[in-house]
Amino acid sequence: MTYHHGNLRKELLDRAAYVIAEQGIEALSLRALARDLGVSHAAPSRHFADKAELLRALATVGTDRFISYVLAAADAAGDDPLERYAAMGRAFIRFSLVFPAYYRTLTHPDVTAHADEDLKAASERHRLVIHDAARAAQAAGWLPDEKTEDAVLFSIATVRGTAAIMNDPLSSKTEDDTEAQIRRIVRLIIDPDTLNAKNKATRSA
Amino acid sequence: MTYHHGNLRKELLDRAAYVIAEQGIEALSLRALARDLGVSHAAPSRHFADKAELLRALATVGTDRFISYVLAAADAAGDDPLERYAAMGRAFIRFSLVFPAYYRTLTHPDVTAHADEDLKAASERHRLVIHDAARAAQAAGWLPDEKTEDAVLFSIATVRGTAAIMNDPLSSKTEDDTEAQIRRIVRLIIDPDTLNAKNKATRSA
DNA sequence: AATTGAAGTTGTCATTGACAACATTTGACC
DNA sequence: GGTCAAATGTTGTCAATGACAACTTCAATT
Repeated sequence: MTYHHGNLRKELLDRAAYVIAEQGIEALSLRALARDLGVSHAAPSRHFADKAELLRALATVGTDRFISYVLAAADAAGDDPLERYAAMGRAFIRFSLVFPAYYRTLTHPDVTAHADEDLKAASERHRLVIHDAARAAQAAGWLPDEKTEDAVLFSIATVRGTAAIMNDPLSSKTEDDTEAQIRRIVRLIIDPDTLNAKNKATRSA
Repeated sequence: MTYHHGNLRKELLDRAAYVIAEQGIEALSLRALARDLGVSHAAPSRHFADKAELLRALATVGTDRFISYVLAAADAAGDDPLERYAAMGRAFIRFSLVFPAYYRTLTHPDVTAHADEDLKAASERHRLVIHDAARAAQAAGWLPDEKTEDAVLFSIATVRGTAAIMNDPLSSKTEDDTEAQIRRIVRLIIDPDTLNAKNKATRSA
């Protein structure tokens, strides 16, 4: 038994993400995690002061992945600011389905209620990415009459709520074509009808 | 020491709601609940098979309160279907702030993932209330071109996401005038542009 | 009055998170 | 190369918790 595992912190985070995705965040136990990695029950405490700190670390990692995922979707959508913003909205929702562990962690009361500096910083980075894209979209005609703050809150609320519904067995109608549903909802945010004639023409072209 | 408490089930639910509102849902413990009510540690098991069942019962009660709260707001808004729907949206968001315990319970993974028949039935009642109001709003001109299912998903997602953000210390900007913020967001769902003559003309053209 | 089932009690167990005290490894410094 | 301090892992222990079993009391029906 190697005394030094060498990479325990990262492996704990990875294994935790796996367990949460497979069995839900309620099933996560530090001791079980330690057992899974063949390490003593107190080993995790060397890397995370308590369980909440592990969850916060996971949320921080998740936020950065979130940012990468959303930015990649924007870049894949091309240069048009409205198309980019719509693509980011779709990616936002999709993220919760692709990485359920991060989604669960990011919406866990223990995490959001007691964020540490790392998580707050990551969260701020995330906020900036969305705001910048929203500003560009507004300049291109999206909800041009609205305060940017309200427009951002509105769109984030919608995609976040959609993600919540789709991750909620009670509400989700388990639509066969989830992706099409996502597109339709995001279309209602970036509503072509609220755009000026120029954009309308561009879209119907 | 009265052997028969007489009203334990209801008192457990009330106390649980109080504790969740005060200290968060993670702090809820069956044994502490029993202590608070001056009852033995196993007494709750006579009324709830396990902790999750108590949470589900709380969610069921909460759903019914939710329905009452939202319907009352609609009735206070008068007869116009669009005004009623907007009022329901605002009430939807406000509910999460007024009854945090129910909100937490209704979004708890343990509850949504393992709903029992009672909760499913309550959830279905809730769905019907929203759908009926949405249908009426559509008939009155709200997103008239959209499939009702999509229009409902869109509006529920937005109010639900707004509630999530406002209950999330990481995201909420702790706006001084929450109520005004709620109104502005709901206005973006029930877009005034879809109401005024100019846009109506554009749409029907 | 007897009985029966609902409701509450005591006792116990395994699991868990947290903590303390100890052991080993690593790497920096001489 | 040797020494030492810090990082990392280990064993041992504790209190709290949820769950369960076995026993007790109460109330309602007959």
